[in-house]
Amino acid sequence: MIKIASWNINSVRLRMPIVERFLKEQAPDVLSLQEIKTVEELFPYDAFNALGYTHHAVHGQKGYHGVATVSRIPLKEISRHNWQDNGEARHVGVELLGAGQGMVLENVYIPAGGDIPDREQNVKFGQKLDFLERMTRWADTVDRPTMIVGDFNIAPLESDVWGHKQLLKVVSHTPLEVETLKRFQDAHGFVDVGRQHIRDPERYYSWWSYRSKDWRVNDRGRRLDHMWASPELAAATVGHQVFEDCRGWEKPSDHVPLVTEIDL
DNA sequence: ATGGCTCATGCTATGAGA
Repeated sequence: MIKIASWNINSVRLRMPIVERFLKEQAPDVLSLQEIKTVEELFPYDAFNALGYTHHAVHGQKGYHGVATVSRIPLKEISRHNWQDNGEARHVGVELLGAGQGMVLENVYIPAGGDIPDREQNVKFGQKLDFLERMTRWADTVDRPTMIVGDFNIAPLESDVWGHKQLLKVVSHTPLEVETLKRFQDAHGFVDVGRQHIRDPERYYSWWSYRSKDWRVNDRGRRLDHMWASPELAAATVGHQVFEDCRGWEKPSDHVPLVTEIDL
């Protein structure tokens, strides 16, 4: 059994107290983080080592973005895809050497895409779509059991957002983004493990804006974070949880962690 | 109610997030 977690942490250095609490309480074998917002030299390696997470693959950047995967089981970094095509640190891929016959874990932070859902008026929206197109070409070449996790910045289903009609023209839930994400999914046949276990139309969110006065009462959430897997790997998953309580912890991230358990 | 807040940088304001 292997337990894998994914969390957009919105500054790993500021968030170490709640990361440590989560690791102690849930004890995943592997944790993929997005938006670490630091260079590799300043990553808090010692704090992770002290909790037994002694294997690391860190792709950092000063101030923005950045991803890292830390693990209690051996891993080997195998890739840092430049899907943004401008050098931003938004991906790190590892092979988990201690997981059954071995599996690949891809950790990705897809760009948010700015405000206006039109690539003619908003360069960032075009970059987001282009990022997904590059991911799709990569997915077509995936030929071994792979899990891809992270902040996809797209909530594809109606039950993934607090208000479907209200958000149809809001970046993260536009039909164009949902279609583009679907092409990526179909290029390999990735299974949406979150929705395999928490079935549509059950409410499932992973992000709540900092601007809401009371995120739990207003509950204007979106499912921006995902854990997807190759069909054979998805068939071996035995559990999936979303830890909404972490949104209410001291100095929280605006995203909450997801966990998938796989019987390998 | 597309921003009501929160980050990093470090210019005690600005850009970015989604």
